[in-house]
Amino acid sequence: MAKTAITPTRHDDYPEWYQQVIKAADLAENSDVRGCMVIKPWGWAIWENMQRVLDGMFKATGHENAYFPLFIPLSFLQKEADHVEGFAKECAVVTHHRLKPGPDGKLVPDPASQLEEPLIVRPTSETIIGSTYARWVESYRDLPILINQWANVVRWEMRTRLFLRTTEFLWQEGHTAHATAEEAQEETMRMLGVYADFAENWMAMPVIQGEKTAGERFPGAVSTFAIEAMMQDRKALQAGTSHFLGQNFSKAQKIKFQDQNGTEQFAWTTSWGVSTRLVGGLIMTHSDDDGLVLPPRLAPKHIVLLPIYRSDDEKPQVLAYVASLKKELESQDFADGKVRVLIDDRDIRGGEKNWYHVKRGVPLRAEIGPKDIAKNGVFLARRDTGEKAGVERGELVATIGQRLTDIQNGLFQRALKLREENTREINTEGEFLEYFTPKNKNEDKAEIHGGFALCHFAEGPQLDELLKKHKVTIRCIPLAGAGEGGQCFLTGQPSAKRAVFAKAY
RNA sequence: CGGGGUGUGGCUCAGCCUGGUAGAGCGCUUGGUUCGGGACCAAGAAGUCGCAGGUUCAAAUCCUGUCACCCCGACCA
Repeated sequence: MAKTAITPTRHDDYPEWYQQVIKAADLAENSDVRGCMVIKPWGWAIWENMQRVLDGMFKATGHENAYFPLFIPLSFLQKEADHVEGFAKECAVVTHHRLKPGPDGKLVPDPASQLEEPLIVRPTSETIIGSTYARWVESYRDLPILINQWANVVRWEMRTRLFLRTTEFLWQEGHTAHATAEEAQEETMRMLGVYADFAENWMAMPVIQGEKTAGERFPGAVSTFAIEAMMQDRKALQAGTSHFLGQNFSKAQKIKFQDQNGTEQFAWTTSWGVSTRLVGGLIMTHSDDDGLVLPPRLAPKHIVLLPIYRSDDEKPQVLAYVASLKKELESQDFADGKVRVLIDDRDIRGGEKNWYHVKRGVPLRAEIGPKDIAKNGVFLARRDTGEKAGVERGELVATIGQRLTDIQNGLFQRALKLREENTREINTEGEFLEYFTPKNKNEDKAEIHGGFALCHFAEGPQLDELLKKHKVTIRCIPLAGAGEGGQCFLTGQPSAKRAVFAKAY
């Protein structure tokens, strides 16, 4: 039977498939507020797992959590020139603090309540946190400051997509201040490494760590680093960024300290963040035409037990068996905790119930009915490969951790293979155009083509124009690999290293 | 902000051209037969047709205005 749970398939219409997976897995939905989503319990549970693991990693690298205001005085944004330019066009602005009935009875802002200085809803918190740090820092002994905050931010984007780009989104933003440039640069790279570690070992999403080119840099940063992942439509997703801000923000916000010689110095700062976009990346990396596929280490539930009984006589026996199995499985270790088990004994049809969990991406499903109990076992199905087999109870309990690890590793390898098969070096404009041009132009919705191209390049108007025309972007200059010198594929100018070029989200 | 489109039960939509007072599928409720991979039959509940005007004996349908949302472009984690 060729029927898939998700219509359309990835092949037929990837963007629509993505939306349908989210709907089928009940992760999130559009809200009554334009561009803002409601994250539903199953989606939130995934984000919670991400938060918990990342938070542990931040603390293990010496950071503490704190919280700063949602609102930022408008003037703060202006203190860093590049920063303003980057964010001014997408700011939500608060101008009043009171409403009153207007001429037609509808509530309108009360003119008498206009704020002297408008507030913006934070699009990112460098400025407000920087100005706070300025008060905290006097001596080199006050440094470094290593703080992270979990927060929501607002960027008024023109077009939104669930998880990938929403007007309001949830993220963490780390903000650190250091006495030396070297220390701040080390911090920048350390956190990039933490993100890569998380992406690969928890999300099972292979990433390329690299530096952004000048054109793609965070507004106000000296250098920006990112992890880039390939989705199943071979487009790139920027999954996390880490910025070395130099002294740009410390000068703007006056974060000054006296060094050991009594000389006044500006601090060196960094910032780094990942967002709920990671959930989108997770979906697009692993899911298939039957819905969500979750890497076990982040799955809210590792295994769902599905009791099967025909009559009320069989019910107590089956439920008792399932309950005791749940207990045994939950005593087993996996990843950073125990095995997470769900019993689904809702009174709905077996087939429907099964599909429900397929679509939600639960790594393992175990059907347990009288026949299985007679053999003291379960009928086990693997979400990622679709394999099904009878498994003896004791064996299941003993191997559950290993089975989940196998799934986790299998997902990573599958994703890595896709990326490797769709990454190639490109040296001429002709090859470049061939690679990134859709073959069947009438159906660009269904089009999946190209991938990652590794090209020598020289930034300039000629390259900008080509990239803009074909909607290709420079993702990053990979850190890994020695990188032999060469010539720009377009202009022939000398180039030190290849960069990853791709269409992107 | 430009260009295109759509607003009709919870969801997806038909009906509009050629006005006559609202339909289908899915979902939901109830009953029955089923039940180891998305069941079937029957009976029900549920809509002031986005909003405001206008034309008309009569408006979901025609006209004007307005609001909202969607798609394409510029922006972007």
